[in-house]
Amino acid sequence: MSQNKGLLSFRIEQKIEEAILKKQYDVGDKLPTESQLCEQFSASRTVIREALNSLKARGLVEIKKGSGVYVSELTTENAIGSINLYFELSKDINLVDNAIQTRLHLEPEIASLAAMNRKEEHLIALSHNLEEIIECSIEDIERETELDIEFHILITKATGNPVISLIMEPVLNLISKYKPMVFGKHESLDRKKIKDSVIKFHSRIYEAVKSRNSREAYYEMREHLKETEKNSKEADKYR
Amino acid sequence: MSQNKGLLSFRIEQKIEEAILKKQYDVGDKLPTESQLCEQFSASRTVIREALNSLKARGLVEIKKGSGVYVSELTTENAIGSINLYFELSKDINLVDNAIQTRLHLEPEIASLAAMNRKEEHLIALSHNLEEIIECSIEDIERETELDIEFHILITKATGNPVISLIMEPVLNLISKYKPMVFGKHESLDRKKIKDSVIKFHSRIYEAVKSRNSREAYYEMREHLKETEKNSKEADKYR
DNA sequence: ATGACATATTTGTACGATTAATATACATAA
DNA sequence: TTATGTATATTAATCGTACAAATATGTCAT
Repeated sequence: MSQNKGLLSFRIEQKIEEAILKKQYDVGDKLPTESQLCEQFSASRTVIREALNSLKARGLVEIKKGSGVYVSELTTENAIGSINLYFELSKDINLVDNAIQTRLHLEPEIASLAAMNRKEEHLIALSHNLEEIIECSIEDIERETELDIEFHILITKATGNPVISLIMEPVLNLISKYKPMVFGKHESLDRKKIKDSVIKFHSRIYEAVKSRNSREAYYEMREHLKETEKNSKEADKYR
Repeated sequence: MSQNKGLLSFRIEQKIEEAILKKQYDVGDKLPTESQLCEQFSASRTVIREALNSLKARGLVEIKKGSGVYVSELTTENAIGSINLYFELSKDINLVDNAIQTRLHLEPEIASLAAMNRKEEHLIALSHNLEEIIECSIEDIERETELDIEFHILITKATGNPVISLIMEPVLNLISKYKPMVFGKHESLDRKKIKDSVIKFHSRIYEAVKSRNSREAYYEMREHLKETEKNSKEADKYR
């Protein structure tokens, strides 16, 4: 019928996406049924389903069997999922270094902001995290890594600025890519030293945030990340 | 056959994704044909195609008609596409403010890094951008916005740290969400004032980066963004 | 070895049929 | 009236077949 560039299903996908972007359909709204969309776009159900499937894969719509297709709010998981995957699949050997440098230069200011804006709920979450990492077995590197990441994510959340949390989370998730590497290069005695250092700095940062001392939060975070950088470089030597 | 939770196509999608994550298939590799995957997973071609289609929508594979399905490298566009969409669809009335605050607190340090690490190529791109925004018509708000965003993206690239560029780009793209709003609230005379201010600060930042003066780059970026924040708040008053 | 052509392979689109989950309307009971 | 259960209709999920269109492969002549 129409002269085309690209796949039919893709063109239809874009048209539906455009309608959503233009608020022609709002969050929660039900899209026309597959059969109706077939008529609307003069296409087979196959291509309509492929278009809807793509939108679903990207988190724009939710499809309920027996009910219909609904516009869904993009979740933060969806938003940062792609960037996490991008880092995960990246073969850039400098990725870890770049992530550490990014943290070293941006996180102190974030800690400073956290000290200014934190609420009671953030302190509760942070102190709970501290307890957990202290109690965490020295052998359970995976769990310790999780808690380490969580601590720093909690700090971003304490800023009260969701944009900061959103963009920093993928960078912080990369900790799981180098922390086990660092630990793997050290004997258990050294691992204990490193863990103690982490706990020491996390505690200091927590105290600074609690007492709304933004200068100190900045300073301790910076020292913490310098230490992280040092340990990473140490591990690099033996690579 | 198998007791299931969730959709068959989704389960297969995850299995294929897992295989890619585990480097069972590397970038560029050809996946089995649809028919082969049908046998492998004992499923109809329909569900196999839906699984592949989802992976394609997320940028993990490329499908070539008549040829096959290939593992593709995730592009940066793909990585930040979801987060851009997330911001685009966000109804958070504070989103713009949060983005400006994020820039105000993070970009000065980024400018400082740019001054330290910039290469000749970055200076060329930056000066070209400056020329263009100077020559840009005062009426062409859309173009000016594009160039404004580009300037700040170029600064992030001058840091030499792709992680910083990646996470800042979605935040910078939000400029297109508030700059026209700011301009819309001002008479053309004021618009000229704002544009002159932008050019003034961009020039100063450029000079600081060029002369590797990181302290000055930090300072001028901060002043620039304070101005941005002020203008945004002005526009807010009349909202 | 190279290029043209015929053939095979592979994905794109279409249609029809059946299954399973959900929504709706209605009848029934408290 | 309200609540609950049931029958019915709607809708998406899966399957299978068929053909079209783009690509890849092999053959043959030069």
